[in-house]
Amino acid sequence: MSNISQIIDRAQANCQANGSKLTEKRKRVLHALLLSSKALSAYDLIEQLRQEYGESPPPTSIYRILDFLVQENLVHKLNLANKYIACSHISCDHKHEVPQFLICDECGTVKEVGIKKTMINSLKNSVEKAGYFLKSPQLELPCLCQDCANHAA
Amino acid sequence: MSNISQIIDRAQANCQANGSKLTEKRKRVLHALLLSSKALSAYDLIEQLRQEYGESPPPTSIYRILDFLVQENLVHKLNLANKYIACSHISCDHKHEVPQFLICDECGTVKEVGIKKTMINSLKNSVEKAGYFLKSPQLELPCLCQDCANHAA
DNA sequence: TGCGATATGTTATATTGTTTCTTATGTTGC
DNA sequence: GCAACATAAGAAACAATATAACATATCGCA
Repeated sequence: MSNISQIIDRAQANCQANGSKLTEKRKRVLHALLLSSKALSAYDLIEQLRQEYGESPPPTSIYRILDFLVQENLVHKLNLANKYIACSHISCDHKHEVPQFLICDECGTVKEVGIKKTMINSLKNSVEKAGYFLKSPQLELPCLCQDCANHAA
Repeated sequence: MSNISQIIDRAQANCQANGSKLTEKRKRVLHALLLSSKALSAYDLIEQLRQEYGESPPPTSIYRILDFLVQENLVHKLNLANKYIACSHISCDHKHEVPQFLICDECGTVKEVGIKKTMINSLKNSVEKAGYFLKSPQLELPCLCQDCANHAA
């Protein structure tokens, strides 16, 4: 597990390789996401940055920065919750599998996992049998994490 | 394919069997959803009802009614889009499989399909291997429908 | 009739997301 | 260095979505 500043360095290098730049503001957003075990909303991030740096970036900026980070594959958007998490493979060298997200409905923690390709394929087939086409095989699964499941029991 | 008023009669009977009531206002919402091939948001519904009956129910009421209809299993909530669709099996006699939704990203149409139980189970296993538990096996899959896929091509 | 439960309405407000326009910062070529 | 351009970020206003707190209506029934 790399530490956060290493991950950010790596992210910066990735951007450079793509001809884009990880500016200071963008770094701050990525940093906040890396620190969090939960997915954060745009307004969660505004609040985080306000606490951390004493100034509240306007929503417009946050949304733009998030779009950028998603484009650069540094951050994933969870459409189920309209929240964002840092990609957990920024500093991996290998190509990643399509990410799948397990979202705890109780506490909001998110786990990013890979799921067998055969599985995705058979899902894809089921969908196509119905006359549709999977646009993104990124699943977002409503779950309970171990802790919350235990507390509930 | 039953026609709409038959479906509504059936929905009413289902409610009665559960000791709840499908009131006039609730019927109107269900009716609007049954007429639509797309998922509708709460505010879409307000607009529909305004056009149809000349009065705009307040958001509070709509949200309450939608909660009720979801509870009674007459309507499904699509968390991916924060929209609602009528269940396509209201007037079936058999127990349904867990519904899976194919949502066209382009035009917003939604198809409700069943997916093989073995599939769901193997998904469930993958999730549990990661230490999480599937809360609801209701998947919402971002897709393209046939029409939109064709137009794009 | 009148009580209690359920359903709906009113008002206000909180939360989330977007549009339009402006300002800052940085890069490039001269 | 500096003019010209491109990219990034901020400001202000607003639009869209969702909820909270409280008031009223409607229905079944003792």
